[in-house]
Amino acid sequence: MTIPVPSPQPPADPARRLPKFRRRAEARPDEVLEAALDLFIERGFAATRVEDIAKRAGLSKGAVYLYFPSKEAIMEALVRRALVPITERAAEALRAFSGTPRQAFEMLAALMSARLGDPRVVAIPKLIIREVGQFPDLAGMYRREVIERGLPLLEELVRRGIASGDFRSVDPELAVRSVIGPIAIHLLLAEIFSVTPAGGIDVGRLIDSHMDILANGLFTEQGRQR
Amino acid sequence: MTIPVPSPQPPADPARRLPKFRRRAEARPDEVLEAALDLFIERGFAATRVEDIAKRAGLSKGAVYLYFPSKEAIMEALVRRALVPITERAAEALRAFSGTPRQAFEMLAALMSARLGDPRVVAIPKLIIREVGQFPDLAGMYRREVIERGLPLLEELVRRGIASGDFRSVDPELAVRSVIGPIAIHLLLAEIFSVTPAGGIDVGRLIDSHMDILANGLFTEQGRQR
Amino acid sequence: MTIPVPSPQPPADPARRLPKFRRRAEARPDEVLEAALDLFIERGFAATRVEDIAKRAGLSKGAVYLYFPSKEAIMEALVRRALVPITERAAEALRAFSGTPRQAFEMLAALMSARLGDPRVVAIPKLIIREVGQFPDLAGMYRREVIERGLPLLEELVRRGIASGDFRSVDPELAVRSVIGPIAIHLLLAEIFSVTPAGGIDVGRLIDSHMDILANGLFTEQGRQR
Amino acid sequence: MTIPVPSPQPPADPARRLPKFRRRAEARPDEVLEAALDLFIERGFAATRVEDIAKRAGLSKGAVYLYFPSKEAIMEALVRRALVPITERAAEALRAFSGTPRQAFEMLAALMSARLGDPRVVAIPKLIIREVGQFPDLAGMYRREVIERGLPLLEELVRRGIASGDFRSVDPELAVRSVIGPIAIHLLLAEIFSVTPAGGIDVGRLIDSHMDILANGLFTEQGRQR
DNA sequence: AATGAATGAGACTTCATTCAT
DNA sequence: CATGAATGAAGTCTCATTCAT
Repeated sequence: MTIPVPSPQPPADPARRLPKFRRRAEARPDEVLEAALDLFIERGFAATRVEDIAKRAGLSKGAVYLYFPSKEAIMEALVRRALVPITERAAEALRAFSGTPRQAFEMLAALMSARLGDPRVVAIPKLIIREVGQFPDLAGMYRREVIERGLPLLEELVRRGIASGDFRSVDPELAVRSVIGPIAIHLLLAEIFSVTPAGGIDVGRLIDSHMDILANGLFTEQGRQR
Repeated sequence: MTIPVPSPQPPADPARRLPKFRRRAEARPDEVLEAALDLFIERGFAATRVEDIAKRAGLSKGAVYLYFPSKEAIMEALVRRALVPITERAAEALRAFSGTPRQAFEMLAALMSARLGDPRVVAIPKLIIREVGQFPDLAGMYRREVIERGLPLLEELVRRGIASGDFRSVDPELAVRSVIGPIAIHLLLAEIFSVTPAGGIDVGRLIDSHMDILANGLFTEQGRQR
Repeated sequence: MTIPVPSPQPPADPARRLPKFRRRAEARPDEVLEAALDLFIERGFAATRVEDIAKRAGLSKGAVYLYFPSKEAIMEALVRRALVPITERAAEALRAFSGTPRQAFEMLAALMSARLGDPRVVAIPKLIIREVGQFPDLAGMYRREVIERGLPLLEELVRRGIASGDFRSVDPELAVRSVIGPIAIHLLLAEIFSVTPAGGIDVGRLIDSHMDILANGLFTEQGRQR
Repeated sequence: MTIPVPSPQPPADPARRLPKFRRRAEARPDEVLEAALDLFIERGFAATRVEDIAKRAGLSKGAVYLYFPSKEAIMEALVRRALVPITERAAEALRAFSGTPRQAFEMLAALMSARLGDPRVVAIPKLIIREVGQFPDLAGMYRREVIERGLPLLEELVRRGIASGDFRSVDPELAVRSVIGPIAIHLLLAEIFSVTPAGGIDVGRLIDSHMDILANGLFTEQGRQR
């Protein structure tokens, strides 16, 4: 009859008594990356000690180096691992989609809303934003893999909308910023500065409001006139 | 015949002679802050050495400690110094303003466009975004001084617009995000990931496009319908 | 008439079958020592990792510790193993020898020439020279077992030569240095600094030249006179 | 009026009480090199901690890095510093010399005897012999600067002696080994294995004995005959 | 006021050794 | 017997901070 250990430290496996050596790696690298992500986000890359990562991943300082040759390599692996899925899903979803531009927008918004709700997903760009100076490669990588793939996707959507007569004739590159900007700032305010609307960070509400404005404009006839 | 100002350092105070040879400068602390800002932006807080700051400010490592008790204190002073002016000007401008909401928006947009064109101004929030983890105080300070003053200003503007019948009846808190988000993301993409529209980071063009969308919506009648 | 040099490796035990396929080899410790010797010579004791030794010996890191309790123990075993044979053979050869001192010298020179041609033999003193600081015991052991046995052997030879009227009346201790010094420096220059005479490291030639000088002196009658 | 500094250790200046910061560098790098030389010789490069060097040089770990960028750099500086003088003096002395080859030998022997009496001079080649594996560059440097300059000097001397009829017709390259070998082995035995002749390491005596053998040979007429 | 030599805590990384499998 | 994942002590190097000059 053992007392359950509620802490994230070694999972109190009741069948084994204090296994000093845990054996079995396999999932280890990923555990390290998870731990590192947490800490990099929390304190930044430089202020995170390898030992902290190790401790949170439930292994020893030295063991981390069995999986990654350096602290920087952890950072890189972290970003690299998160790279593909992000855009890939949106691209697939969009490719498979057949509906009006408005519906496409709503679908994408819902998709992003879901994705961005996951703290571990937003964490990556947040981390990159933070450490661009130290890791220009990573910023470049993210730009190439995520941004420069994602933006054209949306631009193309705008172009198709214009062609189909659903959208007014706007500059697609700039319009895209009007579409995604509000969502981004909404998250930025919440994540970084803990500033949320009275109702909380409900991204769904923000998206509804934003789609409404995109559809109807902010201005009334009168406001537009004068 | 104007004297060329070769350095980005404090604009030559006309009241003081010997602008080049000034030993004994009571502007020293500011020079340190300028240097620190440059470097913090460039490499982040942790990766910037006090000696680098000193060198760029043109004095010795030890001298920095005559003005600031620690490296952290430099960071704090940096942010504190940048705090007041940002919102203050907007608030004043808005207070003194009497015109339609649309004109108010355009005026504010122009103002921000000018302000945000200055790299040393955008630098501060960028820096804070980066170092929140290390300096929660600063994030809090920035939130209180800048964000929680700035947002209500805009929200109030939206409310007044709704009251006057110029704006449709939207949620002011959320609408505000639709208003400022595109500008923010435009800058973020450019500053962090070097991603700019084909025409460059011309904030003016972005604002025009965005105001157009705010006024008329993105959708045509047809797009709105289906 | 050359002396056949069998093999420096442990003389193949004729009692054991399957000399190639032996898994489960009780020769394991020796394989470890061989591997260690290679690496210690190549990189020095400190810079050689136990894992490297294991890898070269064809077993796992952990297995090394089945045979030796520590890295230092490997070093010790290494030297100890090499200790006896070196002088022993020379002593035996000398004991069994009956000829003029000159012939004795030539015989010994041939013997040493053969022995020192084996890299694994020279390796030991080289290694000790390198690591005396770390392992004073080993240096002492080598001194007692090899040097303090070998030198007196040669000194005795000189003494006998003097007594028999074959050698001039010289200080045996110092004369011995004149006898072995050239061979030693020849090897040292070649092994450590890759400096060899135009004809290569042919130890035989060096010995011929050296014996000639020992016999006839370097100087001519004239050179001796003035 | 300078105060002579007798010891390399912190000069116990009674007039000053524990100056935590010693100020005044200038001689520091050399003090570090001296300390490092001692320790490298004593324990080898790898087993010497930078902190040990610092302590012996009378300063802090960090201060060492004010003068040398890495531990390896200390090793390099050490050898480099010792490089030039060694051969230079011999070359000069020889160039300025006009006498018989025998006198030249005696002069050189006296010179080397004096030089090699200084432990800090022998220390360098000893150190290199030890660490060749780790620092092939240094071995190469020593070879180029010292050995490949020194040996030809002696070879030339032998050639001149042969030409003048003072030396017998020997192979200069090999003869040179017969000349310097005994001195080298004498030092090696003493320094590394603490093996000295009954009379101690008196290099002078060794040289006398060796010159005698070089002049007259080891063998008597009888010994030569049979 | 200013300098920069000096300090020393602390971080990354390596590797001998252990031990569950 | 054998393996190799895991540990943790120890070493190199950095850099914020101090202080004699």
